[in-house]
Amino acid sequence: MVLMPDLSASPRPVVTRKDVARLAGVSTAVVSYVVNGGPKNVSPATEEKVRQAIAALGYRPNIAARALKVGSSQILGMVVPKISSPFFAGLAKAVEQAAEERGFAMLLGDSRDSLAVESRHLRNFVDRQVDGVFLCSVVNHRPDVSELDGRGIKTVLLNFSEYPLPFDAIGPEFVGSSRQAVEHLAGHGHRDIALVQGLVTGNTLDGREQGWRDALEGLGLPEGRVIRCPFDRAGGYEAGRRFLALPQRPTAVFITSDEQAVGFLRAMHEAGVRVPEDVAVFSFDGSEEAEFTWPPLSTVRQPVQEMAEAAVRAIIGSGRDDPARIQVFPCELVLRRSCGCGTTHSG
Amino acid sequence: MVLMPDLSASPRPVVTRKDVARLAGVSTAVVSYVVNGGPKNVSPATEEKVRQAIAALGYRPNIAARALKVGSSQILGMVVPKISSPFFAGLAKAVEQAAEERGFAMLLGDSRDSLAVESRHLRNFVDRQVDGVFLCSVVNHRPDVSELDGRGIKTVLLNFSEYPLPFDAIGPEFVGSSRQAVEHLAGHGHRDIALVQGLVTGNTLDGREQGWRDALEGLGLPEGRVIRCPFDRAGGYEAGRRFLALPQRPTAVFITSDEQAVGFLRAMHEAGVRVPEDVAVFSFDGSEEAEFTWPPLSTVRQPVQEMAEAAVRAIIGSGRDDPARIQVFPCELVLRRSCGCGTTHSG
DNA sequence: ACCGTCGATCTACTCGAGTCAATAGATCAA
DNA sequence: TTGATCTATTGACTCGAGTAGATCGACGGT
Repeated sequence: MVLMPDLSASPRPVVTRKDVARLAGVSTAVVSYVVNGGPKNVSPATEEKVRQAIAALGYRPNIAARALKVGSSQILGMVVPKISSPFFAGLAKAVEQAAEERGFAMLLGDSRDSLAVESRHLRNFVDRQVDGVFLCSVVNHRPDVSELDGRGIKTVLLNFSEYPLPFDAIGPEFVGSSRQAVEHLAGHGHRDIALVQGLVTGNTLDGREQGWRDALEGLGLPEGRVIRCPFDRAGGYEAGRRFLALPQRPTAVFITSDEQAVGFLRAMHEAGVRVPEDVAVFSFDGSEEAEFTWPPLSTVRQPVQEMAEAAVRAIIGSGRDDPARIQVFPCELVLRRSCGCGTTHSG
Repeated sequence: MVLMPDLSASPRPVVTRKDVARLAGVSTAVVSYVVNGGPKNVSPATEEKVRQAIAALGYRPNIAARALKVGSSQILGMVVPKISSPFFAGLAKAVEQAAEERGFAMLLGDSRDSLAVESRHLRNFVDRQVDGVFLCSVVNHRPDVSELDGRGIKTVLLNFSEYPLPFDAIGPEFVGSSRQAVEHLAGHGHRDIALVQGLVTGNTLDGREQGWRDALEGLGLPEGRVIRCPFDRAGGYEAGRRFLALPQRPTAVFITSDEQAVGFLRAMHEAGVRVPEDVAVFSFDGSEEAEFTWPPLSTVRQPVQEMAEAAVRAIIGSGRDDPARIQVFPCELVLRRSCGCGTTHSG
């Protein structure tokens, strides 16, 4: 008979509440009271003894046991369509940091733009008793939140949905800031401003497209052309190729994400079309990546830190029955070379 | 008296093992046996009844309870220095996917290049009973694994450390593939090839630097110049500026990451120095980003998928006492424009 | 001295699932 | 028919922590 490796030696907390209680000469209940600051009082003297015992033994409460009893795992879950997108990476980083500061850990699920994978992640999160979920759903699809609502799990949507959902929603002010970006392009003298729009399902207009239309209309400019493509670099590249083939090529573009803009820029370089001299570009997101392209991208910066903070607060610092709120965050125009700013001499 | 929102209604599994047992007319033990396929047999007839009850009620085991009893939470933890780096984002994505396919969820911790934050994450992971940890430590520092080893938590290092640690290590073949990249540059006729090297603490040479040296020496080329800078875009940009100021500027550079190369490229554009005509560039990582720069980056592609698969296998499919192994993965040269390949006509 | 009050502390039950020891039935040999 | 053997099933205990309800003492008022 072959000896198998001993898998049964499961890793368990070396020291439990009981050990602390024994060392401090108190019952296990007081240890709990001290650790949680309640629900009953403990005399200062006893508290001190317990704290010393905790320190001496290096006791740390078993969160799984706590999760079993009270249903709180001190874990939050986040689902993003694609973590390798610079925008979502930045957002995930900010959310993780805000959560960590409050003692929460974060489960990350990459849904790869698939509703099915997204649902699987949500299911897994629920099974693990997460205390809350940040959901960047596949844009404007109706997320499968059946797992969430029944369980009363606090959820924050990090993109707006056209569907009414019983959750908080947090996002940038798409319409107004896109409008400003387009108006800025017009300020450089452009009258034919195209839109490279990421693919969005659903019936309502994407806020960025809305803002672009509003700007053109408000300025009395002729209707602009729209190129639709996926929300990634390859999509932006394709859009760039199609842009180049346009009759009477527009002199400026507003692009719905930095990632797409990177692909678009590559298409311009490849064709020897100069940015911003031949085509001015303004994009959306304000990710790190936009600062180091050539030329550097003028972009609408989403206040990622602030949004992440608000998202975590919405989950942690609120009662279960607070009404769902929508929080819209103003964005900032970051002006760099690609829109035509600061172009006294070009490389 | 004001009515407070009912916070006590903690989210609990709607349906437990007991409900299933009752509906199927069996004891709770058999339900466990069916769900886990053991440790005792169940007659086919009973098994069928139980399965039907499970399906009818939509029962899903409470993982927190399972974690309490057997110490397995079906959760893995991953720590990266910076999730917004395209390389780590890609790696995290691949690991997450491999884990998800096996029913595991992944906690993500961003250590922001800080050993202290890294330790905090590890602590949090241990507290949550993770089944394993993927650690991309702050390069070559001695990670604080005191939390891990005592607990017997399976760990995989996703960068090599010069310190002997009792864990599996997985990484790319730095030395050999870097050497190939530099040899490729030499193949384009370059004799003065510089190195832009990310900052690394510790006493041993980074594998990429080693490979660069080996190549120069092997080819009988004169000693090359080294520019050291942080592992990010801004670092690469700074390195580029310093590179431009070099007397008798080298005609080629090997750069230790795509991210740095992006910054380096920006510095070249800004100064009107053409790549690859004036300076040829080869970088390391093979992240998505490298494909859409201008010019597109020739880079050493790390087999991220394969490494992620191996990492997950190393944790899940192995006994606790398997000896620590080191797995080195061969890389592939991705030839694009920046090194001088395919330059018949330039933009 | 006696009773009531109040704060501190302890005992004991609970959460949901894993699993061992005991038990109930079925099968077979003598 | 009796016992031995084996399999399917069950009851009961366990993991670690939260907390209600019981208990204990000290103190104050009479």
